[in-house]
Amino acid sequence: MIDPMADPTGTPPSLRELTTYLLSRTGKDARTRLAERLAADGLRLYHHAALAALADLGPHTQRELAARLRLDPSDLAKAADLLAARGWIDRTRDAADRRRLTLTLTDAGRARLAELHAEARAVQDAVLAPLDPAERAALHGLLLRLHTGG
Amino acid sequence: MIDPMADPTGTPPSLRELTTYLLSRTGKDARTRLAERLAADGLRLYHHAALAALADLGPHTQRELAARLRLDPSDLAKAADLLAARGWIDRTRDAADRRRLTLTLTDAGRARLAELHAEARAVQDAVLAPLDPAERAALHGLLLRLHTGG
DNA sequence: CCCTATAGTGGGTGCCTACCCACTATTCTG
DNA sequence: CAGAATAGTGGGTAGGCACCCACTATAGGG
Repeated sequence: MIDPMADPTGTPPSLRELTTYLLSRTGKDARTRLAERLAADGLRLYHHAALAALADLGPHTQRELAARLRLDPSDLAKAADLLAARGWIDRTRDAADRRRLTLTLTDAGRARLAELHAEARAVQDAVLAPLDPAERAALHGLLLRLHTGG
Repeated sequence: MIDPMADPTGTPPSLRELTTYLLSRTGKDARTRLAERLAADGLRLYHHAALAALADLGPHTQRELAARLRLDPSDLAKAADLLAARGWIDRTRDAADRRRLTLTLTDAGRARLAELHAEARAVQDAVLAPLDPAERAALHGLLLRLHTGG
């Protein structure tokens, strides 16, 4: 019989030895923390991602953006509704192909994106608090290899 | 206008620069891969976690196990139903406190757990494929610090 | 011009997670 | 021993996510 007071919330050692377990748990923690902040403004993580994509890579059609963010085109349309309603993106009908809607970041969108990035950095600082700058850089490099290579 | 063929699924650079973004994305990938494998047998990740906790740390009451795995006691009861139905755990009424049910891993449960660990390792090998053993160890150490320190 | 394909959209489904409450059985406290 | 607290359980709820279909509008190929 274990002592419930010793470590009532401790992770089983055999799970703690799985890198993928730690990866999914810490990742979920980070995700949840940011999601909670964004939820205060009715936003989801993919709204942030959409604004970031438009800022980094320029205007996209909805289908392009959906493909980039790995979202269903139908779901992205709903996300774009919100972003347009808040004045953060312009949705303009493509003159050459009138089926297409081109999404462009507005100045207001760029400003809001800067705030969202600041929130993301705040969460990141909290999550990575146990690591010093060199360790953070090492972690980032390793994760980047997993992200692009896997 | 971007060229849709250049990198239609590429992550926006400003997100790729966020360690927490990479953490949550790679973590979710790992989680999803294992979850899919377990789902083939009607299992969820917490079934694996429950068996691992019982194997590593000995018998628990349901409430202890729920606290350890951060699950709602009511949800853990349902999970325990399944594990008991498959013969992987014994649920015995505590003689001293007849409200309590003590969960104990059976031999069959231990055998199934070994299989589940093998599946988890297979997923891990796939996810960590881009890294060499030293890098994997470094990643594990860093994540462990985040997990225990955060 | 007809037929097929594509872009966007509205509406819906199913799964998972995380809750939460009510209820019974049992134990503990004063 | 009466009342409060606790363990487990059955049932329900709500949000997020991923997906899917039907439909309209538009474009492109033969």
